Amino acid sequence: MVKTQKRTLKTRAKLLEASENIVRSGGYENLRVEQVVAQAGVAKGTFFAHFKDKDSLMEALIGPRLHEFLDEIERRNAPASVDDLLNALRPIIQFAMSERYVFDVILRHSGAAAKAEIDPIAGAINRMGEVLAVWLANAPFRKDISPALLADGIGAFLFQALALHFCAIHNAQSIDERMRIYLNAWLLPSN
Amino acid sequence: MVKTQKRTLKTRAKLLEASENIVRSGGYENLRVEQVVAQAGVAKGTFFAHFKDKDSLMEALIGPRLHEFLDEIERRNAPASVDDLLNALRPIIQFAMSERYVFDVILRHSGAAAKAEIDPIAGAINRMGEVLAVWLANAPFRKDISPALLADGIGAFLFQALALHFCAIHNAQSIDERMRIYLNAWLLPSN
DNA sequence: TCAATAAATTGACCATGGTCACTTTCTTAA
DNA sequence: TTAAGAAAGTGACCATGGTCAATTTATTGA
Repeated sequence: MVKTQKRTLKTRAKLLEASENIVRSGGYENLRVEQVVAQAGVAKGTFFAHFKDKDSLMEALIGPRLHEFLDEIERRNAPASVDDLLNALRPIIQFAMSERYVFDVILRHSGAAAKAEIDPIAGAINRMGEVLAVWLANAPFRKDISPALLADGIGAFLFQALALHFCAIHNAQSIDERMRIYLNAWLLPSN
Repeated sequence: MVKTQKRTLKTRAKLLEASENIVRSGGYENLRVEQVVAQAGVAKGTFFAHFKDKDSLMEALIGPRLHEFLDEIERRNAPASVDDLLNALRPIIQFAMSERYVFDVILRHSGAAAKAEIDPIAGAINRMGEVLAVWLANAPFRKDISPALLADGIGAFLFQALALHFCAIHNAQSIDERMRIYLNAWLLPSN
């Protein structure tokens, strides 16, 4: 067993930097592995020695973004209302909405949440559950179910609203309005 | 403008039949376009004259299956309980669970539900909303929100439960048990 | 300092979905 | 019946993600 060479870290950094540049100019959707390795000045094989596949690079790019949003949420006080909650979630919603491809990547990984090898996106979604659960314990919402279950539901409705956002007809209704309806029904049932 | 030639229908039928054979023996995941055209005895270009892309073939294969399940649900009486509802949904759940790839395809199209050009999967998901809505109007569940919204939520939790199914850790809990918890909380809040 | 070994890198090559200019087959109107 | 035009079909070719045997570079123990 030999320690990781600093060369490795350098190469990985080059790959990530090139990727970020490409995303900055053309979005996630238009990133090509060939372009990344060209800009990073390494061979294609090197890319796949650092990332299992292209999706794995996406994890490394998108995961940290999601974690930043969660950091921000964690700093807030418990939400006092559905609108308050919605405001807190808005950065995540905006980001996931920014490109269909981004939403697809997040979706693809959401199922992997909590699998053995934690990838950054799955980890973020998992963490969202935890952050929200802690947070909801002190919120003025229904108390007949656990905060963890409340959080699960919020996640489910978030994906639902985003999925419906990316379609023509349903688009008439804004994602914001849709989320408000979902969350009111989920968090404040008046049965 | 000239009417569709019967040759066209024949070719499409050959492509679908070959596809179904391949799926039968190796599952959806292992279907290759090259194999389909080889078995159907047509050129590759012909495939893409009939189907926009591979995903579009998947729509044509998976969509009808979903519609069959919905036909069956439609024939049932309104559910008398969450378990009853769950029993009705089970064939869909089983099918969506059968292969990760199948779930991915459905997921990918769910966002397209109700878009202008109705594809069979999106159409099915849309129809699921309608079928459930009609159905839920006569069910003994909460009445503070519309049947359509109830149905939306069921869809959201269905995807959530399926997504979590495809991961190692959460797998301990069966999708059935998970759905029961979700549906109880959604349909019968006791706040 | 020098093998020996392990880690990192390379790039030719492959797999597979998708395109398109060209050919073949069909339909229609006179 | 036939010529013109439209629809259907063809297969060589491309784009892009991914593999792997061979090579280079680093580390380690003597």
